[in-house]
Amino acid sequence: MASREERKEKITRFRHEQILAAALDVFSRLGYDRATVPDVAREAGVAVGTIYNYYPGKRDLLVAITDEYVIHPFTHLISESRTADDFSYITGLLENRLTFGLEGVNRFLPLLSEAQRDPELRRSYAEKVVRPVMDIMGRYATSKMKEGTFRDIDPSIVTRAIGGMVIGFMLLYRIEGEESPVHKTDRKKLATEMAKLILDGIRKV
Amino acid sequence: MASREERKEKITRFRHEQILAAALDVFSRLGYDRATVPDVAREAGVAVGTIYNYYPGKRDLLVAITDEYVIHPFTHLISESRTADDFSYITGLLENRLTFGLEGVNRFLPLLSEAQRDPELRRSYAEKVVRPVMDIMGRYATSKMKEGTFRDIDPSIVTRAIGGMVIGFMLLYRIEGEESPVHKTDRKKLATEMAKLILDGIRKV
Amino acid sequence: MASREERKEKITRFRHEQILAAALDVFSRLGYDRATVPDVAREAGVAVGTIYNYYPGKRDLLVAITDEYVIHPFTHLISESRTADDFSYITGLLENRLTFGLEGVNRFLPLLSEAQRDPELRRSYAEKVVRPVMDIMGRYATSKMKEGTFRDIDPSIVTRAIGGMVIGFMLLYRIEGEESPVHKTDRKKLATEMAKLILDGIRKV
Amino acid sequence: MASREERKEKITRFRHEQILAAALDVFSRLGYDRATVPDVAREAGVAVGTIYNYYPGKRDLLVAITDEYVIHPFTHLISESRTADDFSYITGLLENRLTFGLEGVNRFLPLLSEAQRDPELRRSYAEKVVRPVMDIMGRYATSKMKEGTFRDIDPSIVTRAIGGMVIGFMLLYRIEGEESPVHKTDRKKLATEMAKLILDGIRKV
DNA sequence: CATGAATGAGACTTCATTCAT
DNA sequence: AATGAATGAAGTCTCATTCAT
Repeated sequence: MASREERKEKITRFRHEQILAAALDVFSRLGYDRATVPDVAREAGVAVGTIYNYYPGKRDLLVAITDEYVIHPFTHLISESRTADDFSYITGLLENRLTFGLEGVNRFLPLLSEAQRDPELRRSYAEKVVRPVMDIMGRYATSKMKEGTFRDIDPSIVTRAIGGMVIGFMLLYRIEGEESPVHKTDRKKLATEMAKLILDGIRKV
Repeated sequence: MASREERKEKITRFRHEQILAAALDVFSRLGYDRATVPDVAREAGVAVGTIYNYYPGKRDLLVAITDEYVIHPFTHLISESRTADDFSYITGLLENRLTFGLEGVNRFLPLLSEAQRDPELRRSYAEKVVRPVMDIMGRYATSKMKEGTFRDIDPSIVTRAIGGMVIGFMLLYRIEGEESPVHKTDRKKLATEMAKLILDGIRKV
Repeated sequence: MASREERKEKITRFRHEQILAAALDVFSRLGYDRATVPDVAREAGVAVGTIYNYYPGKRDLLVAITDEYVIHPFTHLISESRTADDFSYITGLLENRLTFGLEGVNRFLPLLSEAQRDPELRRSYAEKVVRPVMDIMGRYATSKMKEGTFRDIDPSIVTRAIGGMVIGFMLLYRIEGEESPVHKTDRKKLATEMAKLILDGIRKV
Repeated sequence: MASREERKEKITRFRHEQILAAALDVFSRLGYDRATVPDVAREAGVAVGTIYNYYPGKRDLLVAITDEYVIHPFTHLISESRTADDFSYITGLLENRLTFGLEGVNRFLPLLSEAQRDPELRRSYAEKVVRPVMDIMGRYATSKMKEGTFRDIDPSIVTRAIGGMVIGFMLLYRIEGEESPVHKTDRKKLATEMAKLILDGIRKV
C-alpha cells in the first residue's frame, strides 16, 4: 500500500514528467529560444512558478528533455542491440527507425538544431548518441565484411552516410511538408526502397 | 563612366552586401534568435541605425540571407545542370557538394534549422531549393532507369534518400565535431566512398 | 502539574521563540529584504507553512524581533535603572553596553538599519527605546549638574552625543571589521578610555 | 568651441550624473533592496532601458553612488586636510560635519546600512573612507599629545569614539525624527556643545 | 545617408503567501 | 498543528526598433 511518502514521490515524478512533456512540445513547436516559460506552463497546465519548483531554469528543461527523450531511449536501444544475421534486419530496423522518426520528426529534429548551438548539448549528443550508434553499426558492418557478405567500404564513413541518410531524409521530409511527393508514401515502402538502395545501390549490375 | 546615380547605386549595393555578409556570419555563429542587431552592426562595421536604412527589420535579414546565399546559388546551379552521362559525374558532384558543404556546414546548417521554425522560410526552401533539386535529380535518375543503367527504384524516394544522405552526413559531422573519426578524412575519399555506396550498395554481389 | 492546556501553550510559546530566534539570525545575516521566509523556516527547522501559523507575515517577524529582542530588554533595563552615585558607574555601564554591543553588533545593527526604512518601526524605536534611554540619562546628568559634579551642558545634546558615541563606535567597528586597530582591544580598555573621554575630554587642564 | 564629439561626451556625462543622482535619491528613500530600477528611471525622467545604457546593472548604481558621493568627496576632503592649530578648529570642523551630515543624513546613512551587507562595499568604506579619516584624526591627536595639549588617550580609540559620536548622533537624530528635542536646535549650538564635551568632558574639575 | 542614444515590451526568475492534505 | 507544493505578482535585464542630430 502506498504510504504518504510514496504517494508524494509519485506526484513529484508525475509533475516532472508533465512539465517535461509540455516543454518538449513547446520547444519543438516554437524552438527553444522563442518558447517562453509561460508557454510551457500553460501547456503543462501549471503556474509559471511551479516549473521552477521542479527545474532550476529554462535551460535545464532543455537538458532534461535531451536526457529523457533522446539519450535515455538511445541508451536503452543500444544496450538491447545485438547483431542480426539476415538482410531483413536492415529493412526492419530502417522501417522501425523511419516510422518512429517520421512520426517524431517534428519533435526531435528541433532538438537536434538546438544541440548545434549549445556546446554542452552538442557534446552530449556526440558522446551519448551519435558515437555509440555509429559504433554498433560499424561493428555490424565490419563483421559482415569479414564474413564476406559486405563490400569493403570504410565503416566510419558508410555508417555515417547511412545514419545521415535517415536523418537527412527526415529533415527534407519536414521541410517539404505536405507538398512532398513522399509525404503519403507508407513507411514500409519507404523502408524497403531505402534498404534496396543501401544494400545494392542504384546501378544495375 | 559612372554617373553620380550609378555611383550611388553601387554604394547602396555594397552596403547591402556588407550588412548581409555580416548577418550571415553572426546568425551562423549565434543562431538567429541569440544574435542581436548590434552584433550584426558591429560585425559589419556600421551603426545600428544604418542596418535599418537597408533592411526593414531583423527578420528581413534572415530572408535576404536565404535568398542571397541559398536560393540564388541553387537557382543558378539548377539552371546550369544538364544530364551528365558518365558515372564519374556523381562522384564529382558529390565531392563538390561535400567539399562545399563541409566547409560551409557551420554557415548553412544553422539556416536550415531556422527554416524549420519559420513557416514562410520553410516554404521558400521547399519550393525554391528542395523541390527543384529533387526534380533535377529525379529526371536524371529516371532517364538512367529508362536507359537501363539504373535499377528500378522510386525516384522521389531515392533522390530524397541521397540528398538527405549528404545533408545528414554533414549534420553528423557537425555534431561529432573534432572527435569524429571522419573529421580529418579528405573530401575526395569521403566522396568516393559515398559514391560507391550509392552506386553499388554495401552488399557484395 | 501541567494540564493539557498548559502543555499546549508551552509548545506554542516555544514555537514562537524558535521561529523568532531563527528570524533574528537570518535577518541579521542577510538583511530583512534579502532573507526569505524559506530561509527562516530552514533555520528554525520547521516548514514554511508553520511560520504562517505563528506569525501573519514576514514583516510581523521583524516587528516581533524588535519587540522581543530590543524593546523588551530595554524596557527591562530602563525599569531597573536607578541613579548611581559614583563615577565608576559610567565606566561599568559603558563596559557593559560595549561588551554586549560589540558582541551583538552583527545581530542588532542590521535591525537598526531596517528601522530607518520602516516608519512604524522607526516610531517604535524612537518612542520605546531612544527616548526613554535618553530621558534616564538626561535625568542623571541634570541631577549631577545641580549637585555641581557635572559641567553645565545641554542634557538633550550631551546624552545623544554619548549614546550616539556608543552606537557610532560599534558601527565603525563593524565596518572596519578585522582590520580595525581596535578589533582586538579588550572591552575593559575600550570602556575605560571612552569613559575618560566622556568625563574629562581630551584637553589637558 | 565644442565639437560634436565634445558635445556628445558632455551629454553622456550629464546622463550618468542625472541617473546617479536619481538612484541616490531613490535608494536613500526606499533602501537599495526595495528601490526598483523603474523607480530610478522615473525619478531620472528616463526609460528603464536607458539606465542600462549607462550602468550595467542595479548594483553598479550602488557602487557608483558610493564612489561618486562618498569616496570621492572624502578623498578630496582628506587631501585638503592640514593640521590646524587652535581649538576653534574642532568646533568649526564639527559644525561643518554636523551641518553637512544632518542635512544629508537621509541621503547617506542608508548607504552606510547598505555597506554593512555588501562585503565589497564594506571594504571600500573601510579602506577608502573610515581608515583614512581616522588616520588623519589620529595624527592630529598624537601631535597634540606630544605637544602636551591633549591628555594621553589611545588615539585609535579616541578617534573612533569621536567619529562614531558624530555618526551615532546623526543616526539617533534620524531615528527620533521631528520629535527629537534636538531637532530644532541650531547647528552652531550642537557643534559647540559637542566640542565642549569632547574637549573637557562632562565632569567639573 | 549615417549615427547611436532612447525607448519599452517582454523575457527569465524569485519569493511571500495560501491551502489541501 | 504541521506540511510543502502551487501560485502569480513583481523584479531585473535584454534588445528590436525609432528618430533627432
